[in-house]
Amino acid sequence: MVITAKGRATRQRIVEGTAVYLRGDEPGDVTLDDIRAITGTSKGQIFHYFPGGKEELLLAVARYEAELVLQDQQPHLGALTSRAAWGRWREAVVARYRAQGRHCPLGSLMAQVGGTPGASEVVTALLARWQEDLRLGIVAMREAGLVGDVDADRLAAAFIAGIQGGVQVLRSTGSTAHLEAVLDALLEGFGLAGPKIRS
Amino acid sequence: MVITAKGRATRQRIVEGTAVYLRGDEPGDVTLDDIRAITGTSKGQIFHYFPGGKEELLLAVARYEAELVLQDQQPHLGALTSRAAWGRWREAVVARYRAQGRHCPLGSLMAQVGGTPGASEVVTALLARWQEDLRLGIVAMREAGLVGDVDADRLAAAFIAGIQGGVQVLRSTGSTAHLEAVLDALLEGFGLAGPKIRS
DNA sequence: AGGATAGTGGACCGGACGGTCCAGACATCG
DNA sequence: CGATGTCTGGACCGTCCGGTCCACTATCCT
Repeated sequence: MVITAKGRATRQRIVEGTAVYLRGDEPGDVTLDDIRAITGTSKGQIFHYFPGGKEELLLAVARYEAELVLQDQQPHLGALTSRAAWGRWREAVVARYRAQGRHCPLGSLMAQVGGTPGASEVVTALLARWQEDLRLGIVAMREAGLVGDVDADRLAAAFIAGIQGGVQVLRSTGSTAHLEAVLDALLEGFGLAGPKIRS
Repeated sequence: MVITAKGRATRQRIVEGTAVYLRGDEPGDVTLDDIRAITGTSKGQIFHYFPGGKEELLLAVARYEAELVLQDQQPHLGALTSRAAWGRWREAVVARYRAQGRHCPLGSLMAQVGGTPGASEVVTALLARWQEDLRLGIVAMREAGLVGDVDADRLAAAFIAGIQGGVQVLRSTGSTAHLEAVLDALLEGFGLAGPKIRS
């Protein structure tokens, strides 16, 4: 089976259309008929491009969304070499999730596809890359003498956990307060930003 | 409709049986037939005690599980008045979630019932109580002069976010490393425990 | 005892939804 | 201009599952 340009375009339309739908207000569980309607395709096409069916399709969408998560934090995430840069990154993260609101595309994706093999790998891989970028930033700060001697990997892991939790609370409460609190607490606790928790 | 002792027992059996099932290895989505089989009941009984059907039942189970989350942290959570107490609490939290493993009962409950009215209120209420207990602990430490002048509510919120995220990462990776990292980072960053991140 | 009310069992229904299948349109190339 | 393979549409199927309904049984009260 050779995929032509037209075919690739259709496949892409399916993935992106599904992603857009999942970012919408009332997604709940997506059905193949939903996807068919949104993307202007047919069952035939869906199974043509995703022989594994719904599961394979949603996994593809999850990978697509995971990529966006990291992209949305650039260029800040890639150059965490000063206190100011950490501050801008913090703002970018909060802004991204505030804009996203209660609804987390990757979250509902995982809710639907969570148990299947390969599902948690997608998010694990995302978090690993994210954590590594943070770790590099912490190391850079340490080498520049801007912060003390910390376990960069563990601190990066703490940031990852904090962000995940902040976003999860956001999904329930609709407020970014927790996300901001944990980011500020970690930044401040380790000299990556000025005092906001301590008075 | 008056509920007799026998009725109450049956209702309780349904809730607890469902909770046990959800704590098991391969829950995925529960069906009413699953619940029927596990709890040795019939559809008639389920709808007798939960006229709202599956949704109402799962919400009841969620409330039941939420209660357990707080209970499992006692007596530590109620008396966070010394560095040692914070340390013991940290251990209790990590132990609880390590024992729970990849599987989070409340998590899969929310995955199934997430969109329905009242669902996020259950977890919001849980987190609010949790955060309040932490806040009281921080205030106690501050008043005892054991920590500096911090915004107790924001720091408590940071803990909540961190724990939630740590648990979520645990669900994907099976490791408590992130949970421990964020707890240690926050404890250490604000003088609630000795250095583990800084060296 | 006997009627009323609570509790129980399970057959049954209807809709939703993932997946199959095949016929026809379209493109590409000898 | 056929032939071969890709792309597209949608009818159709089987299953799963939440929910309804009703007959039957235990329990309680007077």
